[in-house]
Amino acid sequence: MKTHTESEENYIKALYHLGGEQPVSNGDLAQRVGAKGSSVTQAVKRLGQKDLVNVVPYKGVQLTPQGIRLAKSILRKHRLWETFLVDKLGFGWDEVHPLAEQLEHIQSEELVDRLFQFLGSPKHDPHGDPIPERDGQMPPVLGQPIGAFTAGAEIRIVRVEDAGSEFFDQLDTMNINLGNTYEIRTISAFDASVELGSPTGSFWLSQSMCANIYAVQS
Amino acid sequence: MKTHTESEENYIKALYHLGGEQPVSNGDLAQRVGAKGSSVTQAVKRLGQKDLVNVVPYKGVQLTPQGIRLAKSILRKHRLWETFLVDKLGFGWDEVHPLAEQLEHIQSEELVDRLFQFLGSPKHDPHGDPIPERDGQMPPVLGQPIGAFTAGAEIRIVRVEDAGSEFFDQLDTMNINLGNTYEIRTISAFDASVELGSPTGSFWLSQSMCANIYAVQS
DNA sequence: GATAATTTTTAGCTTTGCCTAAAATAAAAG
DNA sequence: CTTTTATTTTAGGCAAAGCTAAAAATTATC
Repeated sequence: MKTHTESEENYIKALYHLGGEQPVSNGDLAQRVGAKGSSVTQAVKRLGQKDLVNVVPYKGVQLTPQGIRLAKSILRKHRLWETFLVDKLGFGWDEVHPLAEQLEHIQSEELVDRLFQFLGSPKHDPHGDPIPERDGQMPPVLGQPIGAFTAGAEIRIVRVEDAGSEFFDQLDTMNINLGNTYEIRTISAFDASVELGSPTGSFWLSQSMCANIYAVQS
Repeated sequence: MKTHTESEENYIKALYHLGGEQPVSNGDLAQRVGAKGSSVTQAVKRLGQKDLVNVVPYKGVQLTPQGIRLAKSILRKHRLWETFLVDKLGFGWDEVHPLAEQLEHIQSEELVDRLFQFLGSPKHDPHGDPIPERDGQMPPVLGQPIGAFTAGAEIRIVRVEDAGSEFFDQLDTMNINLGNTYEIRTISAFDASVELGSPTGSFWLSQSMCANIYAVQS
C-alpha cells in the first residue's frame, strides 16, 4: 500500500463522505474540502492517475475500489482515534473531531492494530458511528431516530449525528449520553417533539434534537 | 503560538539536536535532515523570517529563544508519544522512533497536556531521556556510562543511547531493560568490557555496549 | 600570501497544491 | 431551440520544498 499526501487523503475522505461509491460533483467536493473548483479539478486528476478515482470531465468523480479501500482505512483511523481521545484522554465528543483529522493521517498499520486492541476492539466510536474493520467490513449502523418510536417504548441511545457544536452542547447540558435509557412518554402530534422519561423525571426534546439522536428498543 | 509546517519543525528539531543553543553549520544540518545544502540555505532563510533562527551567511545558524521553545515543545511531544507507544501499546523501544516522528507534529496543547496526565506525568521516556516540561524546563539527564563505575558497585539501568536497531536488538536478546539492577563484578583492564552479575548469573558486556548504557548506583 | 580544496550560496528547474480570471461545457429558462 | 445561467475546466500565478550545477566565499595548504 503506497503512501499518500494529506491533501489526497482529504479528497478521498470527502468523496467517500459525500457519495460513498457513487459519483460526486466537482462543486460539492470543492465545498467539502474547502477549496476552489479549479483546485479540485487538478486534484482529482492526480487521484485519477493513481487509480483512486474515475473522473468523467464535466460529469463527476467516483472512487475506485482502491479508493474505497483507502477511504475506509482513513475512516477507521479517524474513529479509532476519536475513541481513544474520548475513552482514554477524557475529551468531550464535541472536541475530538479536529484532532482526529490530524491523527487519521498517521501512517502505520501496526499502530492502528495495536490501538484497536488497546481500545478493546470497539465496533463503534464515541458518537455511535461504526468503525470499519481491518478488512473493510462495516459494522451495522445502529438505531433509528427517536421520533420513529411509539409512545411507551423503552429505548437506549446508541448514536448521535454530528450536527455541530451547539447540538453537542445541548446534549451535554441535558446530560444525554450514549447508553442512557429512557421511556418514550409522549410524541406531540403538533410539532413532533418528544417527551422522554427517566427515573429522575421527564423532559421534552424538540423535533430537530430528536432527528439527530438515534436509539434502539431496550 | 503560530503553526508550522512539518518541514520547518524538522529543521528546528535537527538544529536543537545538533547544536542546542549553539550555532550549527549548513553541512551538518543538511546531513541531519537528509537534504542538500542548497535546500537548507533557503529553508533556514524562511526560518529566519519567522524569527526562529539567526542566520549568519557562510557562518552558521542558531536557534533564537523562540526557536528553542519550539524545539523543546516538539521534543516533549516526541518523547510523550514514545512513552505512550511503549507503555500503553506495547511497542518495542526500537520501533517507536519513526512513529513518534509522525506524531510529534500533531498540533494541540490540550492533547499534549492530557496525554501527559494519562501517562502519569512521566519525567523520562522509555529510553530514559528527559521529557521537557510544559514550561521548557528539562528534567535531569540520568546516569553515567556503565564503564564509569567501579567493581563491586550495585547499579540500576536508567537510560540507553539511541545507537541503532542492532544495539536495541542486542539489549533485547540480553534481556536488558530500564530498571534492571546488577552488580559490577569485573572491569577488564584489557578491553574495558564489564562483567555484570545478577541473581540468575553473570555475563559480559563489550566496551561499546557499555558506552551506550547508563546507570545509577542503587 | 597565492593557490587549492571545501563549504555555502545563487540561479534556475520540478512537483504539489492552492489561487484568480477567462474560456468551455452543461443545464435551465424562455 | 435558442439564450441565459451555472458549473467545470484551462491557463497562468504563487509559495513551499526539494533538486542540480555554477558561482562565491571561506578554510586549508604549500
